[in-house]
Amino acid sequence: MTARSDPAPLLASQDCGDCPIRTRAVCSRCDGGEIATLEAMKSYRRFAAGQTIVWAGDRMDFVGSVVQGVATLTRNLEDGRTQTVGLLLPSDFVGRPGRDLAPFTVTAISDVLLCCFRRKPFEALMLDTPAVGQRLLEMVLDELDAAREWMLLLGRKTAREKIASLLAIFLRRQAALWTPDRRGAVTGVRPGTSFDLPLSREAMGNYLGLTIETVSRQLTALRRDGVIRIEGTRRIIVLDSLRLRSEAGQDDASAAA
Amino acid sequence: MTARSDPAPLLASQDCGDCPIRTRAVCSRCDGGEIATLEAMKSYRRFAAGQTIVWAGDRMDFVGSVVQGVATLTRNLEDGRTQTVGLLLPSDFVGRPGRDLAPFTVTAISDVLLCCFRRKPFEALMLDTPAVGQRLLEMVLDELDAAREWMLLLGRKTAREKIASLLAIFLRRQAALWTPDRRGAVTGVRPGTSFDLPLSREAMGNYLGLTIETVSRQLTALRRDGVIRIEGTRRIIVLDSLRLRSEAGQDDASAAA
DNA sequence: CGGCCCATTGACTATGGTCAATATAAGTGG
DNA sequence: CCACTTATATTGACCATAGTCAATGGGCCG
Repeated sequence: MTARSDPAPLLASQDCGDCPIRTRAVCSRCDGGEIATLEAMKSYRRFAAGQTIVWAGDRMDFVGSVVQGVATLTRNLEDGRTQTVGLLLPSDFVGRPGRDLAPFTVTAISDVLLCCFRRKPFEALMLDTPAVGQRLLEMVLDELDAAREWMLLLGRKTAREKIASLLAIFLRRQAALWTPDRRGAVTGVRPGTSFDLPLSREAMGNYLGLTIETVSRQLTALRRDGVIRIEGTRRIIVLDSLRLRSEAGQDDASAAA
Repeated sequence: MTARSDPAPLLASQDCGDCPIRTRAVCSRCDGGEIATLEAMKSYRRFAAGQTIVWAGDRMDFVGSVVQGVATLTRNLEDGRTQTVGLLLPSDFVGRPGRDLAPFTVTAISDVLLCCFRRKPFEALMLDTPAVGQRLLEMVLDELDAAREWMLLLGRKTAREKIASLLAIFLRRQAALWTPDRRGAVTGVRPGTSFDLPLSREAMGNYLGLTIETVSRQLTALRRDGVIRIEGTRRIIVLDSLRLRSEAGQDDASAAA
């Protein structure tokens, strides 16, 4: 929670044409003219790892897209228990048109760069730029499905299944970054079989509804059982990805697919 | 799970003007002309309590609104563990434009009446009827917030807090049905202090991530402690609604508000 | 009346939480 | 650069909460 010196992320160019999330963010359906309008409205905001971007219950007068970095959406009980209800990755949308109080706390867990719009003008723009609303609907529907999928994990999976599920998700995300033609280009570990955890043990616990001790013990157990190897505290090498996925407790819809 | 004889719900009129969910459903923003278009496309489908409306993973070629009755959205693990990820109440939207496989199983838990549209024509209509997409976005954003709120319950609340939270929600919903001028019109129990559970113990357990035994025990405990009274198996009389809400484990955003 | 379904209750167990000690990184300042 | 402080992670011992298994009770329908 210690806010470190200064946020690092920088963009080589502030031109929307060069934007790394141009094809997936809320603006991805916009044509040239629409992008020009957005470009005139946008402003970048940077947050250092550990910084809170918005507090649950606070007034929120902007919306925006995560350009770089990772943030968490969390909610707390009065006595301090914390549940992470979502991860915000590059291209994810922050904030809610049509509501001025933030329902969840948003915290940067790595240095984060946001592409922001003041909320009121953005809401006005949505009315005559259907491309934005359409894309946002699509994104929100995906997030809703993901949230509900996560409810299955929180409500019904064991600690070991929760950990395996989380690792499987990071593994899949990592694998997706490897395009086929680059396979085999690294030495030692096969590509798509290792990754760095973007979350601390505490953050993992908050996301999975577990304590840090249980997170630690289950990681150790998966290591002892030969499913993974752990280097330092953040690097995970998956030795048996098939096993990992079966340990995650397949739901039957995915199994059928 | 036994499908009973025949679905009961009937509408006095099939005219959209008389529709009980006209002001809250996905069509609520539509003007006369748009409603006429929808009216030409719609068809009603009825489901008896216990019937499955769609199976997770199945192709889904329609979307629609719940007009009457209650349905659950659920997801299963291979070994049969079940998690309910949402309740569908009148005016809620079923199905997802732009996706043809249903991610969750939808089951009628009372007799249900759906106002349906074939998916493809509905998707086409959304493109030139912004009112529908705008309203749908608003509804989906609300559902996303509700799902995330539920994640806090599933991940971090104790069994007692889970039960108290569920009862508090039903109580609030019930209280909302009482308009101020009708207060005091019933005898015995004060209005807004009692309600019928729309869910069986099993369905409650599936929604809260608990077993039916734990649900039963916690209800008994709340009764013993004088927070509620239970009549038969479905009727709950809340004796101390303040206590009930505090037992639910307030989250700090709500506490602040 | 008998059977079935649903709910309740009890006894026992197991999973994961709590508390505490130790280890390991990772900053901080002399 | 090293001692010191502070965060973060691991491990152990113990305990509490909720799950499992099983028996019993109650309502409803044929």
